[in-house]
This record gives sequence, structure tokens and C-alpha cells, in this order.
Amino acid sequence: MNAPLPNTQQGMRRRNLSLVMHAVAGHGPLSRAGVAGRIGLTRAAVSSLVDELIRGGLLVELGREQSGAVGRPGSALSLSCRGPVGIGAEIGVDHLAVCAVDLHGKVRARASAQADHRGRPAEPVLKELAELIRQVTEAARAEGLRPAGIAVAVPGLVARDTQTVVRAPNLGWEDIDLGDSLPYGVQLSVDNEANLGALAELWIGGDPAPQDFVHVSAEIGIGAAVVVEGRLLRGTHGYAGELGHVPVRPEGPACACGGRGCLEQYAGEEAVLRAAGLTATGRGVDLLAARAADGDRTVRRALSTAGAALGIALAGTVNLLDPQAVILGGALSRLAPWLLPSLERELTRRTAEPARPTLTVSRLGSEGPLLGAAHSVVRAVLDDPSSYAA
Amino acid sequence: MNAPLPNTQQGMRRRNLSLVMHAVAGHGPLSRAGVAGRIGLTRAAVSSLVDELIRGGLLVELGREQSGAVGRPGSALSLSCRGPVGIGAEIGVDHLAVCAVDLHGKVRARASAQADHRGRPAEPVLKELAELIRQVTEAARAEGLRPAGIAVAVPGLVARDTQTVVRAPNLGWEDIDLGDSLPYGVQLSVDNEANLGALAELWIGGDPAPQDFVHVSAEIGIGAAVVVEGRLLRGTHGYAGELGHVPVRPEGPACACGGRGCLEQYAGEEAVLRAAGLTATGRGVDLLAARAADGDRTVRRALSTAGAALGIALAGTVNLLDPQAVILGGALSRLAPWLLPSLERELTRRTAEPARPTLTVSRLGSEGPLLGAAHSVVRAVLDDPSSYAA
DNA sequence: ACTAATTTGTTAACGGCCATGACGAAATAG
DNA sequence: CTATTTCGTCATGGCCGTTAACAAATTAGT
Repeated sequence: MNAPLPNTQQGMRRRNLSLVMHAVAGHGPLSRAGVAGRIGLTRAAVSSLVDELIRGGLLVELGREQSGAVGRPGSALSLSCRGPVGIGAEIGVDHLAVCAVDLHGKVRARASAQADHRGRPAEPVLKELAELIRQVTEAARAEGLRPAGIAVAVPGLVARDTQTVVRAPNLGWEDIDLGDSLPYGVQLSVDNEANLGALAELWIGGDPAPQDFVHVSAEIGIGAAVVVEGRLLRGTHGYAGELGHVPVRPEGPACACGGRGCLEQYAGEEAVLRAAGLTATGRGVDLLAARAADGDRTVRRALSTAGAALGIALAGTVNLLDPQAVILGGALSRLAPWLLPSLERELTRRTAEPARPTLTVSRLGSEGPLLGAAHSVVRAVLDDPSSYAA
Repeated sequence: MNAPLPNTQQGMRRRNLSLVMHAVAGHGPLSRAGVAGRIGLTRAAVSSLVDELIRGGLLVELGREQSGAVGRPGSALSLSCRGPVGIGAEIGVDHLAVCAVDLHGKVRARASAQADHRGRPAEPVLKELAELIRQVTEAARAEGLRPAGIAVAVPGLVARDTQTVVRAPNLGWEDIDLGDSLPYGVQLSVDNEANLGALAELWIGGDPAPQDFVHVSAEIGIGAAVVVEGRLLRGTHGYAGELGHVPVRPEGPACACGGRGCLEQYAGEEAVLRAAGLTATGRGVDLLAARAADGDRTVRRALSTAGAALGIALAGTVNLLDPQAVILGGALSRLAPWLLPSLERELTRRTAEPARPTLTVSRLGSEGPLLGAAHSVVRAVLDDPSSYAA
């Protein structure tokens, strides 16, 4: 959660402030005594920490708890709904979206715009995004909220710990530094949309949210984000999660990556459209979902084949990682009804019973990356509250 | 490294003691000032920590450093070679082995015994192991060393954080609690041999040791241990690493697991022996290595086929995890010369260049699990030295 | 050979932070 | 209305890293 703080008393203090924030965030309104019991400190110590957090505008006191239990009731503490907000932004191939999420995880403001960004240069797109961010920031400020940071989800590869988009094939971007074009007074972070979608699943996906899962999405190619012990696995070079190029049939059709029979050759958008005998004008997913819903047999068969291929690739993944859950997110969640039967059949056949994960469809759907971006800022506040005190 | 210590002053102290130990362990003899600079504390604080560790018999002062640099020379600190030792033990299908490793990582005593344990009941085997442990413990004590714990590597599944072997198919054991039969006065831990082999690779495998890698071994089936950011990925149920049942050809031969075309059907010992036209009397690996070294074409072809299948399965793994390295360990390291060419060909073809891991053969070979077991105890000492002070 | 400069390790005063224990406050149980 | 329980606060104390000063031990320069 927050390892790299120095092992000094100040570092300890900061970690403890973070523990209090996480306790209150994760377990509803809580009294000082409740927090103390949960994080293993004394009431006196927690009182001091809470005072500091209240002064910093991060916690608020709601008033007496009425629990009905014997003894003096505690004073309920809650995250401030007037404190910092995380600004999340998403650059999609056909839209822009921005939202503001408060410490409770509630969306407090949002704005979006439709436009086809395929092949458009980055500059005007980023100018438009900056305008949306300005609007949302204004709206948030009008409600007494303080933007604590901006996180941007992009459909492409982002160099680790930078603000640079190395390559976004669907946008046609290469080496674009978003820090140059979005120069705000707050922290700016940039990450891949599939990663942020998976993190959204981790943070706000379910109840209880799984801590070890594989999140499959298909926006650009087929990506799988792997979360282990509540941490996103990014890979040495940041390329982890390339499920699309896992071999399904070693002698299958040649793939652009140089291999043969990669998953993308069976379950990629292009391959599925071809198998369905369709050519997409706009978003292929929309077309496939519409036709499948209409009962088109060829389309349904194509989706079933894709689901089987996904199941084979995921069977390998599950055997290797033994995750708690497999979650279909992003565009796949819309096609889930027709993918799932064959997917589940293959997955079940090829995995041993005790290690079989639950197979679910994301509740967040296409909202995942945007919410994940905003929440990543909120998490940063919870992880180191002293840096974000008023 | 050591997260679960409480965030109190005592917890901070313990973490700092651990930081000092790790600094000295990882970066040779070091002065107090050197340690201070490395871990970010002041010289005064480090002095106090070092005093405590010296009093506890964990560190020793070697005398003046002669670096040639200007200024007063520091006093070189080193891990004690008379302090605690980790006792590692290994239960193999055809042997038992025990060793003692000191804080420097040096093997200070060892003992082993050959015997076929297939289908033999657990009790006599454990009795014999206990005798070997007694011998090694004696020998260590004779050198002024204190056993700090015993770790046992077993060829089977071990329930998380217990001393119970759930299932060891090659031994024919089920639900054996080693704590019942090895009742020593020190901490006893039990883990799977493939896991410990991978951890050995992490701790003493290379220079620098990779922090993100996949370690493939083939003692029981084909297992892959995944290490991410220096931590072993065990999986939700402890079943992670079942590389043997990753699908290679979805319509391939049926596998005992219920799937088809699993890697084991191509690269498992049984499958390779069959393809080579051999029947093993003793250890199949020995036979294969001998024949291949003799130049037997059929055997070499069988190994080449197995290597290709391994390459396909590993290509999926690499695409998913983007590890820094892939390491062939255990029995595979002996067959590496004949597996590698085809393995590397498939792996290279099916992975993108920037994410391509280095492919290496374990230096530790079949010693990995035993050394890993002993080192796991040593690591425990480094991670929380105050618990092991004299 | 002698001085200046540099670095090490120790010491004492200081300050931050959590634990301890006592206390008043606010509820329930009888 | 009293006893009991729990909550939040306060004063005290102890632990621990920091700061700053100092003696010790070496090299660099003249």
C-alpha cells in the first residue's frame, strides 16, 4: 500500500495516518475507538491522528453513533465530502470523458464529448480534453471540492512512471507527452486504460472485491490485466497482459506479431467480424452485439468460437496463476451473453476443480477505465493523506 | 520484505534492524556510515542498531576498512559466521538431504541418504530424515552455530502456512503433518520443492538476481514458479504454477486432468520417454540425458519436440507476465542442451522483441530446493533479526 | 614532518510519537 | 437512580531517530 516511506518517526506517522484513512474508507463510519481496534493502535494515538486529518479537511465528524450497545456512543467519523477529489479522464478512439470522484467514491461532476480520433493529431484532441477537464474542475470547485490530481486513461502503452504515451495504435499516436499539453497545477498521471479498468475492478468492482484476479478487456487487441494480492502486475517492461498473443493453436493462422494461432486470430475484433461475415463501419462491438441480440446465427456462431478460444487461453492463465476470479470487462462485457457458454465450457474442462476461479462479468463495463483513473487519485490521497491536507 | 509488523515505535525499530541486516548481507562488508547512507538513517541511529545486532550475535566487527579514500576509515561490519544457521531438508523420491547454511549463505554442514521412497509409508522416511537433521544440527553446533529453524522441501502440495503435506503423488503421501514427526525445539516450515527451488534462484541464483522471472522445473509434472517483484506468486488456493496443464494443442491427446493437449502430453517425462521409445527403470531423466549425450537420434528428436511444446507454453506465459527472465531448473537443467534450441525458437517467434526475456539454465540445478529451504530460514532471520538474537 | 581537510563513530540534548493509566462524559441495564 | 460499560481526552513516561558537537583516524598538500 505504501512501502517506500522512510522508517523514521515521520514515516511511521504518515503510514498511520494512511491506516486511519483506509479504515474509515473501507469500513463505513467508524468511531475513534473503532478505528483503534481495527488498526491496532491505542485510542489516544488514533485521537491525535484523527485530529490532524480533520484539521486537514480529509475527515469529518458526523455526530454521535446510535448503535444501541451499552456504553458511551462513539462519534462517527467519515471521509469528507468537501475534501479532495480525483479527476479522471479518458481518451477513447471515439470519445473523451472526464469525471471528478470524491473520497467516498461518488462521481461529483462529469463531462464528455463524442468525436472520432482515429488518425487525428494529438494536439487538438488534448486541447479539447483540457477544456473538459477545466469544466469538471470548475464544477467541482463550485461544490467546495479540491482537485488533488488528474489521471488519464489512454488506449495505448505508457512508459512506466511517466506521462508519455509511447504508442497508441488506434489513435495513431507515438511518443506524446501529455504533461506538455495538460499543464495544470496538480499532479498528472497517465496509464493504460486496461490497467485502470482492472484497478477499478479491484477498488470498486465487487463486494467483497477480489484481491487476485485476471481482468480481460478488448479495446485495443485483447488485454488481460493481472492483479495479485491487490497489486497490478505490470511486467518488467510494462508489457504484461498481452493475452491477445497467447498461442491457442500453434499452427494456426499467421499473426502480425510473427507467431501463429495467437488468440487474436480467433477472438480479436477483426477475426470475429470476418467470421461473422460483417464489415464494421463504426465500432465493431456495437454491430456484433446488435446482430447477436437480433438472433443472427452466423454472428452467434462466430462469438461462440471466439469464446472457446478465449476459454483455452484463459485456461492456461488460470493453471499458471490460480486466480480467485476471472472478470470480463470493457467491450467484452457487452458480448458476454454469447461468449460465456463456450468460454466457460473450455475453462472448466481444462482446469482442476479446486483451483477453478469464479467467472464474472464486470459491473462497470465501459466505465471502468474512467472510474479507475479518478479512483487512482483518490487512492493516492488515502495512501498518503498528509500530502493532500488542506 | 516485512510488511505485517505493527506501525509502532517497536515495529519501526524491528524494521530498521532488518534494514541493517539486509544492507550488510547484500552489499558486502560495510561501515556504519555506509549502512546509514544506504538505508537513509543517520549514523547515530545506525550505531545504536548495530550495537544491538552485535550484542545479539548477528553482526561482527571485522576491523578497520582500508579503502584508500580520504578520511577516517570505517569499521567493517559483516554478518556473523557464528550466529544462527538455517537448516534445509529435502525429501525426494529417491533421496533425503539436509544441510545447514549460515548467514553468509555458506553451506556449513550437510548429510544425505539414498533410498527409494516411492510408496513407502511416511513414518520410517521421516524417522530417517529426523536422524539426518540431528546429525547436521550436531555438526553445526560443534562449529558454534545456532540452528534458527528448519525448512523442508517436499515433492508435493503443502497447505498454506501449515506443516501438512496435502498430497505428494510420487511418494504416495496424503495429509501427512510433518510437525508430528519432526518435533524439534525450533521453527519448522514445509513448502513445495519447486517453490523453494525458485526462491533459491531469487536469493542466490545470479548476479544480479532477477526480481521477476518464471522458473520452470520438472520433478513432479511440469511446474513453473512465478516470481514477481521478488515475491513468489502462490495463487489463491496455492495451485499457481501448473504449467503442465497449460493447453498447447487444444485438440491434442486427452490428459488425466480432463483437458486435451496439455503441455504434459508433450513434455512430461512419460510422454518424452514414450516418444523416445524408452521405458525407464530408475529415473527417466538420467536415462534420457545419457542416451541424448550418446547421440541417440530418436531421443534427441523427442527432446526437441518437448522443447518446442515448452516454448509454446512459455510464449503464452511471457506474453501474459512480461518477466525479466525464464529459468530452466531442476531436472530440466540437465536436459537443457537438447531442449533449448527448439524451445528458444518457439519462444522467440511468439514474443515481441522488447518484451523478450533472457532464457537461462539454473546454476543450482538439482541443489535448488535444498538450498532454497535452508535460505528461507536465513531470510527469516534477516527479515526479523530481533526474534533470532542470542 | 606538519597542517588542513575529510570522514567515521560516539555522545548528549532534543523532539516527535505512541503507550499507559486516570478521568469525565454519555449511553444502557437493572 | 445506581452500577456498568464504553468513548474520548489529558498528562506522564519511555522509546527512538535527529541534530549538533567532538574526538579519532586517515589522506592531501606544502
